[in-house]
Amino acid sequence: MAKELKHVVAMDDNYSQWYNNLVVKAGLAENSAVRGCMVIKPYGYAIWEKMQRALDQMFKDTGHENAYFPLFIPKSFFSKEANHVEGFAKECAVVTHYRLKNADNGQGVVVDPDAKLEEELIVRPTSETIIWNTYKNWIHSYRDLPILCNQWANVVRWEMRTRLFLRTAEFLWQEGHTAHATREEAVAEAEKMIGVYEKFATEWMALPVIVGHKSENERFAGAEDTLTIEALMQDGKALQSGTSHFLAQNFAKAFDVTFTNKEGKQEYVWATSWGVSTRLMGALIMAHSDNNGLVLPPKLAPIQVVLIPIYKGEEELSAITSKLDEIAAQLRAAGLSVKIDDRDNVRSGFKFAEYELKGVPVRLAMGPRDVQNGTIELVRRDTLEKENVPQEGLVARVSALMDDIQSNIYKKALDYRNSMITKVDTYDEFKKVLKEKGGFISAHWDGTVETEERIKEETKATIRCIPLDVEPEEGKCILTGKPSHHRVLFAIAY
RNA sequence: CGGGGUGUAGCGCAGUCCGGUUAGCGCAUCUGCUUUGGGAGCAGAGGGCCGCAGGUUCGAAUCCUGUCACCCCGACCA
Repeated sequence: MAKELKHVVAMDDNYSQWYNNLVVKAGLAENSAVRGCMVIKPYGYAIWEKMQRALDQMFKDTGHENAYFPLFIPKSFFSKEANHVEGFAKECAVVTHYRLKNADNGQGVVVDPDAKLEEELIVRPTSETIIWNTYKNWIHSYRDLPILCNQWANVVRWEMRTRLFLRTAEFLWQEGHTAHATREEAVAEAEKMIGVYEKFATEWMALPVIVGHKSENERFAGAEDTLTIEALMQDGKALQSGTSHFLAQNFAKAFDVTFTNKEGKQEYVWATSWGVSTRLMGALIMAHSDNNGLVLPPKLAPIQVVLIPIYKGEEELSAITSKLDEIAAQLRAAGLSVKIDDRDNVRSGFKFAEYELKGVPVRLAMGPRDVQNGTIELVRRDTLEKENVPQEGLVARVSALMDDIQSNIYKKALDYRNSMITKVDTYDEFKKVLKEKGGFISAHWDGTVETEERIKEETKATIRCIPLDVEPEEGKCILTGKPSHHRVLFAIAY
């Protein structure tokens, strides 16, 4: 086990400490001087950038364009959609003044009471209100529709308790906001985008997710329907990893956004919004990592292959590095991101441990023996299997290994996830599984808010989703015994 | 906002109960030598308003009062 992590906590010992420690030690992020806010370090940001790029391309492939809307939202905009305010009111940062002045006692600065804003500004916790206030001016006719915009931004939600990547006071995300002429088109858009998220999670993050509808309780404030992708972490807790909302005409009505249809009649516009955040980083870390550190899927790894020389003295070093340079050039030509670590102030063993901590998918080490034999040592991060392979054909081998690792860690996560879905038919069983095993629990529910809330109060478990592919099945609610027509998925969530 | 805890070197900590040499240890840093196929060894060096402000005392990291900050557990939440 990595020395950096050794004196701390193993995954099975205290999962959240293990997670926090890993994030810091692997150089992804750390807590900042500002309470609840996070500094994303270069290595962590490099992963986020890869995610951004892939997602952005997927949005463009589905016809979306990027735009940018203001950070500040006038307070009055907020109160226009009743459910929306209620959902966010308790966690908003509010700007009340626009100027500081020197303190009277000469010590530091104070807020200038004369510089009070007429109307307070809210730092966006999400942008529906400012965007729909803008869309009002953009939309007049059915010919102006649809509008398919996305913005990459930061938002602020003043959370009481925060955790690196999973919940921070400020976080980075993208939010798509679309406007449509018909209900059908908007519903289809919301479904399409949750599909994009599912594809991204599966293909890029190697993260299996369950797609489904949120229950009324868990729905986005102001939505008529919320679609979600739910992932399972290695401690058996669920993580909501992305959402796509069908907003019906709620925001159009709140901001009076209408258009003239082909028949010349005024109609309210239909809307969707959808987003994923830096929380995905948390999902990525928690889904695949082990006690040696991160395990990154090759598609998102900032460094895909690291080359390490093993040597005694200058002479060997120069012989080996020139060989490594050659190999690195070939790997780069094949489109791989490669790093040669020729630092001479740390030994090779230290480097091995360090790149395991950082989750680099493939490590190649070359020493004098290899130079002589025309071989190289190859270690894959996901299994830590070590083999000596010929230098000849190395590029093809490593390229193939990238795909192999990508699919292997997906399969591993999928097998685990599937083994953690348990069907139960009684409340006692439900509580027992929740306590002893965790994971998703598939159970019957009578469909009422009251039942869900009581289960939450008594067990902390919530309905994560009603899966899209749920099969009709007659049964009885585990709590009330009332009739139910299909199962839903419960879990304790982050 | 309730309950608990912690502030001592860049990081992690001991010392505080019971006041008393020059405030100590590990990691990291720097220098030198020896090492180098899984987190090197030895020798030496640098680095501190002991969170901050008062007070008690001949004497305070240690006792008292106040204050600030952070962490953990709850309620809230992508």
